[in-house]
Amino acid sequence: MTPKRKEKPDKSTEEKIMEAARKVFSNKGYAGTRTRDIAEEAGINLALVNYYYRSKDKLFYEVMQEKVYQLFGSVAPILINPAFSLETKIEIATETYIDMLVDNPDLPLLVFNEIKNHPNDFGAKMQLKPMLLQSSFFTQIRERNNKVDPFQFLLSILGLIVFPFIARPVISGVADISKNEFTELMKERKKLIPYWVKVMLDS
Amino acid sequence: MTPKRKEKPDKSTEEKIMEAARKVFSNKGYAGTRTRDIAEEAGINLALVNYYYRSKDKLFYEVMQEKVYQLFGSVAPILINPAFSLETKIEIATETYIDMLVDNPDLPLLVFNEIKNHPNDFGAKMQLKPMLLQSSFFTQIRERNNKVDPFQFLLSILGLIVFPFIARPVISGVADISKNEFTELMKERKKLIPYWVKVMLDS
DNA sequence: AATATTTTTAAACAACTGTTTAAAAGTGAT
DNA sequence: ATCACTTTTAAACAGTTGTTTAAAAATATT
Repeated sequence: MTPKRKEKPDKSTEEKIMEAARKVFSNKGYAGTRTRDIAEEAGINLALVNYYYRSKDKLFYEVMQEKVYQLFGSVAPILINPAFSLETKIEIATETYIDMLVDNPDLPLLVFNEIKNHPNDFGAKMQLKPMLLQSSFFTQIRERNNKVDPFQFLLSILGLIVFPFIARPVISGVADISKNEFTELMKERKKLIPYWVKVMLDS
Repeated sequence: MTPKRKEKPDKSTEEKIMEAARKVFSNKGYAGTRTRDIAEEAGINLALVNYYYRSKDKLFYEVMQEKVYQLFGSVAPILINPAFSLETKIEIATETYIDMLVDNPDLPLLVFNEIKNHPNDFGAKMQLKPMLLQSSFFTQIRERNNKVDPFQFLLSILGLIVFPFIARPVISGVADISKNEFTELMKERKKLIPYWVKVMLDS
């Protein structure tokens, strides 16, 4: 009864389920999502979710693999790349990250929340600490200003970039800012943040 | 059958449930929490949860009222207070906020996530935008540096302070930093952030 | 066309979840 | 001690949830 997938039997419905899962899991999180929500969103029969993905857990795990990579995989290469100067790193990383987050504003809240709820499940297992310490990003910071702790600095840049997207539901509700206004604010930050970050570095 | 609470009948169990609810909801969120979890954590019979709080919804709402106030009510008064200079505001707010977050590291992730999942439920309804615009915090920023958008500035300070606590599950997992090490990093930030923020203001 | 294989469907299952019930136990007033 | 009332308990209820089943439909193979 399990689908034998020697080739690609019917990519269409399998992908429909995957897309629906991405959407519903992003909106409601793991615990808040019912397999029936996914089936409905995909416009397919409930049993097909289990037919193609075995279980809600497995499907969620596959979605999260993507999401975690999307959140961390897009900036890390830029910061690690020794070909970029420190300032170039900051400019490109900020621009890239904000562009990605404008397209996926729910991504950080989803990933941070689900990693908290399922620790050890989505961690890239690898020892990232030594990699970080030896990265060109860290060495370039130390060269530029040895009073600055590179890790604190990294946390700060990420906070400047990512936090507004996490707080977005509150920002919209409390300061009643429309979706477009929010996007405009974030685009402004593509120039603001590198500017401020450089000032922080030279202090 | 509903508890008549002319006086305080038995504050003990009612408070036991409340404390358990705070803990379990904070750990697992609304959708991930079962009323049986709360009863077990409180060490009381399952039916007592409904006896004292009517429903899971009502109990959750009461917990969230507290949590939202804890997250926003602690800093807002400082930033609004016209008696404090801009620099004093920043120093005290940072210190106060980080101290509170060290004691309640799960608070921001819980509140932002649940507000996203239940919009309009916990919003303070009031029009905060005009209040913000006329606050002494905003006017002081404009006086000090009229090139800086006060709202972008506020978002940035909050990001610097709050983001590490939201990313904590990832920081602990990826960079394998212990709970104590994390707390030490956050305490360092009580001096780092006001310093950096002032530099940003004078740029 | 006949057969085998894969995909889809409606229905059902068993476990779980929030809530209620009715009786028992506890508490305080008279 | 009796009575009225509150609190606690074990059990049950009704609806939900992830998953499975067996048959039907669709597709591919010969």
